[in-house]
Amino acid sequence: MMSDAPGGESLLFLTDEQLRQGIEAMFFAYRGFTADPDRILAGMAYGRAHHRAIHFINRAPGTTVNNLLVLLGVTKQSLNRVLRTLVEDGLVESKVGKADKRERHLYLTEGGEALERKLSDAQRARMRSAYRAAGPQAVAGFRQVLEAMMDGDLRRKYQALRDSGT
Amino acid sequence: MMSDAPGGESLLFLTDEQLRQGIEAMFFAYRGFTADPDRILAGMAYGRAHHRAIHFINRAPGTTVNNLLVLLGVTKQSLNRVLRTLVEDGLVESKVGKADKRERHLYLTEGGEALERKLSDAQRARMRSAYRAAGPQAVAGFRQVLEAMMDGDLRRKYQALRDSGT
DNA sequence: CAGTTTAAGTCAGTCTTGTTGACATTCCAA
DNA sequence: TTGGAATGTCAACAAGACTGACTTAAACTG
Repeated sequence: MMSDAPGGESLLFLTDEQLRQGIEAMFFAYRGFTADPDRILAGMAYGRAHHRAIHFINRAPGTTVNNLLVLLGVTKQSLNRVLRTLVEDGLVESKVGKADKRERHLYLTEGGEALERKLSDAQRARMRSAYRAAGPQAVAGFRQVLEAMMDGDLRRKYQALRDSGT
Repeated sequence: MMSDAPGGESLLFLTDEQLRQGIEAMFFAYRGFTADPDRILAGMAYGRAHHRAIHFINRAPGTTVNNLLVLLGVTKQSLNRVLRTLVEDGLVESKVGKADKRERHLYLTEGGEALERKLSDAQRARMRSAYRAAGPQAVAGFRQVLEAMMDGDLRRKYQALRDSGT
């Protein structure tokens, strides 16, 4: 059919057609990825933005507003709208920093943790079934490609978060 | 460290921690995935929705509005706004159906194809470098996990599109 | 200590992209 | 032939992102 790369190793996985399929797979998979939490949140007055905030506050309790908005990649005005409703509704607590009183440290309340669990249980269930269907070797490849797809500074943030995990 | 699954095969890749890392990898990678086209479109009066429409019209020339909105997973009203601007700007042509005059068949003009190429070149370049960095086996795993993550009907649409490709 | 920088929050306005609801046109089947 | 279903369009609205300008409080620095 087509010619292999010079050097012997097949580079067929780098054809434009393969890349296009990967792009479309990414598009459709992301829809599935967010579908369950979106469904849960649709009932409440919350959206995907609230989910993201709750997720990362849970991951890094005590994080500051500035940390969070850099991680999320949004402006403070955008994050603030979301955070304000979460604090008003008693899902997130905002504590003035001890060392630096300008900073606000963010924590989930019990209610916030309950919602976090509900959302992440649904998302993990889908992830688990996908992982199980594909098998450990496929999962390792999945993670490798995703990491290579990140921008440099995002990758660093991701890795820092990941390595703090366990 | 931790106990393996009963039956011998390690199921360590299914721990909540592994799943959580996968979820976050998906989040950060999707940001990278869309970053280049977003940057290109930011200058023009277009956004990600225009990119998606252009991408799939290019993939399936002559597709109807209804086909397209099912594929994209948005309402016809939402798609229509995007299509209207693309038609007005001469990037997309909308032809009344011959057999069924209710239908509109969509095609990229030369200008539309030029923009499509510009956007997909950028996105493919990132994809290619990620694929190359991870290697063919990782890419196969990546694709497997993504497919397993899709909802059933999305997976069917994706596969139909993929199999029509080459 | 005075002046500057930093962290956070607010107000106002805009843009993109999703949503519903109402409507016109066309097709098809009872 | 008439009434329903399908396709697409128009209008209005909401969520969530953005920029820009500003305030407050605290920290840092020369």
